[in-house]
Amino acid sequence: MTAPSKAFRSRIQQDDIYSIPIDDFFKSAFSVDCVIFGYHEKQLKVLLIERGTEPYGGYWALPGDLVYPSEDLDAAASRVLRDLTSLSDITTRQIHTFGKVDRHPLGRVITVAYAAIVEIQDIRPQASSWASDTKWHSIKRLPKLAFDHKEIVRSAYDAIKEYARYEPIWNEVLPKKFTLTQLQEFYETVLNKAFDKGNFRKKINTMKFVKALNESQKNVNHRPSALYSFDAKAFKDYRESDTLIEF
Amino acid sequence: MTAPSKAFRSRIQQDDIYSIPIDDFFKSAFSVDCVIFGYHEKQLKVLLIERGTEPYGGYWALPGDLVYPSEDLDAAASRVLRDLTSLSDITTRQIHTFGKVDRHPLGRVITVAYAAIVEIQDIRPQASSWASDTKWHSIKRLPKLAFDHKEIVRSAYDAIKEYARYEPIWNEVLPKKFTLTQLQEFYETVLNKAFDKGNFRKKINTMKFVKALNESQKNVNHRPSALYSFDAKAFKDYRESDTLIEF
DNA sequence: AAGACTTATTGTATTTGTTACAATTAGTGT
DNA sequence: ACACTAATTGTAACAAATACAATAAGTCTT
Repeated sequence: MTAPSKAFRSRIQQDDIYSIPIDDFFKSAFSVDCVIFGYHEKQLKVLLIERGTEPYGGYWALPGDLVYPSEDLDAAASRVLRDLTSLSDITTRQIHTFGKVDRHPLGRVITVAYAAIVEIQDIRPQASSWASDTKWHSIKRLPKLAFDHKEIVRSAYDAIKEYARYEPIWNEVLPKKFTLTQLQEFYETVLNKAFDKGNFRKKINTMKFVKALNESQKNVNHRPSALYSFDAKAFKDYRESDTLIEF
Repeated sequence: MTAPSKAFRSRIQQDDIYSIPIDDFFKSAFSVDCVIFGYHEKQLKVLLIERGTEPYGGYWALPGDLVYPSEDLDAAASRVLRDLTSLSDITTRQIHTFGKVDRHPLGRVITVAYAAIVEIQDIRPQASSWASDTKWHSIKRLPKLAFDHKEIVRSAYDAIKEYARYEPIWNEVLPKKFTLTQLQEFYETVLNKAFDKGNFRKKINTMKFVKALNESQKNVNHRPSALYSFDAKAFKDYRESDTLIEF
């Protein structure tokens, strides 16, 4: 990517009523920040890195960094996450863009927030590049965060609660074969809300894409639960139908 | 706003594994694009401008432009809309950010899309700055648009349908005193879906913030309808309760 | 092997919401 | 007074949500 073309420059210089020099438009940058929620045994956490560089050196922050000039935004989210935490293969969704003028102390940087939810035991984040540490923090008690990252986490949490209502986001989190109790605990934790056991499974039974297997738990000291799995094909059919089930 | 500080530059130069010169990060810019939906008599339209400048000169496009270096994103959406269409006092919501590397032919520009819905008769857009014309286009038959604006319109339309389900966005569109038929027509148009008359009003009756007035229509050649209005206080109470009504 | 224990699973009665459609009402226009 | 138009109310069938209770299927203890 080269400097802005002449046509671009001249348009702005010609027409901008405030006569801001063209170069000032190109002194801004954009970043991505990843809000990785981690679920494990009824606990919801968020993955933070310790910043090993200024500004906010030593602070906990979301994994995030500037986007390369010739890098798509979505790709940047994956790359930045990998650079700082060594995590790959995590699919994130765009949540919101934060652009307050003074949100970055060293220049104009707007940031696009991305979010995902994973099972904590499935991944092993490792600090790299300028991250000096990584750690899962309970969503309920966050430390002081760098930049406006607290606001970003809050916004991402609201968004993921919304997604959870109509997307099977548990599919990325629960084991391939899971019990309805595990599924219920997941919903209860993410939505921070209790459900009646009997009614919960009645609702799940209306979802054809949660398929009962002919298997049950082993080695539990109580009645073993039937196992279920996500049926991708049935889910596709469901999505193409017009009946939407929500929580 | 000045050039990026030394600390900022040095961090990147030091740590970036690909050794991209710092200046390249600052050759990008960001813009906002406004998707203004207009409603009038069961018609849903979108406000486009004719571009009087390159690139895409002569094309229809969303009102949008670069964000000033010291301007908040949300403020930029208002300002850009005013600059190009002379419209003020339109509150927009952020929808999504589009950042494909090649989406702008003359440089790296990511754009943050904002949307709103208004009553077409309430406003009078007038082309100014580099916009050579403005026009309401039916949402159903859009011309070829500049950049990736077709995709942005589609995304904003999806978003506004979602908002319509749980936010009283009709409050910005319908007259202060309106009939339930008008309200139903609004929902039917926006959601592109028909409702049963009797059932629709039963649902509305459960919404305490749609308040029946002791007034009715005048000068209609049929039974006059009762008039209703939005009750802001009741809506506030409703929002603070936990029962959400949706369409 | 019987009974205790724990969680899974099914059932049921009540209430609440959805749907489709019919009947009635209150105006204007002839 | 009667036709016309759209507003408004009613109703019966059906579906979904809710609160609980009852039963089932394992392991564990004695």
